[in-house]
Amino acid sequence: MLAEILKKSFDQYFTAPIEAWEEFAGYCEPVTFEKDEIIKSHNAVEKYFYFILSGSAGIFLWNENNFVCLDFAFDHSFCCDYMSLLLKQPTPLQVVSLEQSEMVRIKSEDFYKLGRTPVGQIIVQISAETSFIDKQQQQIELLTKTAEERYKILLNKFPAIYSRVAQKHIASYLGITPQSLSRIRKFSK
Amino acid sequence: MLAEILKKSFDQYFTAPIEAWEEFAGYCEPVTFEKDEIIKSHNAVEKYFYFILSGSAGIFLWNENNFVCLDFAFDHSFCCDYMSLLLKQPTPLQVVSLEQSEMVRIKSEDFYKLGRTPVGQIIVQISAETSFIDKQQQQIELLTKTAEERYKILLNKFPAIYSRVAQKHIASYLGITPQSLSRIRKFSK
DNA sequence: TAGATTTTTTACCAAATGGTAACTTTTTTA
DNA sequence: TAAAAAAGTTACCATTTGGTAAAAAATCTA
Repeated sequence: MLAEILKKSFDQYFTAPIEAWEEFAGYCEPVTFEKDEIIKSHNAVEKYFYFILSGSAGIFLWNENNFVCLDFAFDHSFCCDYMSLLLKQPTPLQVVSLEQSEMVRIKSEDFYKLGRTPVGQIIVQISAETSFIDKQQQQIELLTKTAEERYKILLNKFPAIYSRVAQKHIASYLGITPQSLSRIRKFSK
Repeated sequence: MLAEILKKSFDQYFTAPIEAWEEFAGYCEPVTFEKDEIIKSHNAVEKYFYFILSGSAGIFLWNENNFVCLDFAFDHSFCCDYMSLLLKQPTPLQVVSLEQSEMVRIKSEDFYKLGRTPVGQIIVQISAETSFIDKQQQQIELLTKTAEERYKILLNKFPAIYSRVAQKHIASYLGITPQSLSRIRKFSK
């Protein structure tokens, strides 16, 4: 059942055999979070790799008295401090639930273990690859688009984001202050 | 010999057994480029994965009448349009040599093949993971640092970059115009 | 549900960066 | 090596975004 949800969630991006998802699902443990819970603290090591069944989360960096959002994760996507998981080291990144959320998670050791099995390895490999591609796309937007353009791109990518996530988080993700986002929204109709 | 250079170049970041590097090296073909040669065209599919023995290259995006540099690659590092290599699709990215360069390269099919061998898989896996981490670091700098701070960070990371790479490329990498970089350099001592 | 807290909006001015253009310097090419 | 082309610098003003502050709106909490 969970394996099928996983497979369906990612089939549009890549095809891993159902056996791979079954193996992944076999390691999964369900977990729920209220809104604004710290799922992984800054200066801690990431112990889990999450899949969001419902709800959402943000990856934040603490920077000069406020949080900067590096990424949003919504229903049916993976989520964790991936850098910390990979390096097995503490990072300044914090993972926070943005809504009441239902997730499943697998222990980091099990995630590594999965990467060493022929059938599970594709999931681990592809998650690294798609994470890179997503990050490069974010870099391209930061380098070549204005804040207003980036705001419209984000709305287009996640149409419901405005009703689900605080604007101050969206502003930090866009690389601007909440005041600037408010101004952009005002003139951007 | 090449396997040893490869191993030494990456030992500080991760340890793949010498057998993995020998397998990698076994696929390698030497190739040289003059300055400003197009190594991989935009709208083309990446056919190779490169390792730079000497020289340098940039990954560029064509955007509104000029090139934006997404990344620099110098001696003893990998280099290619990784997104295109992974997706096996054309991208708007272009790889260009920035100096006369000596490289080795392996065919994309051989890179995929390497990823399916137990010993070579670690190289493919780690290259995806470090690419993600590097990109996330770039995102953090774009979101939380001023152009002047990013310029100093870049100089610190690649002290020789100023003498090896055109300032217009550095400016585009920092997300500013060449005029702004010139101004920053003037007041930044 | 009232009060407290947080978030969002608005306004003002300051600072950073962009765009255009002219000039200087460096590099390339004939 | 001289001319041409490209890159870098400087100056000017315009535009975007930041910082501060205060008010309005929304949310949380007792």
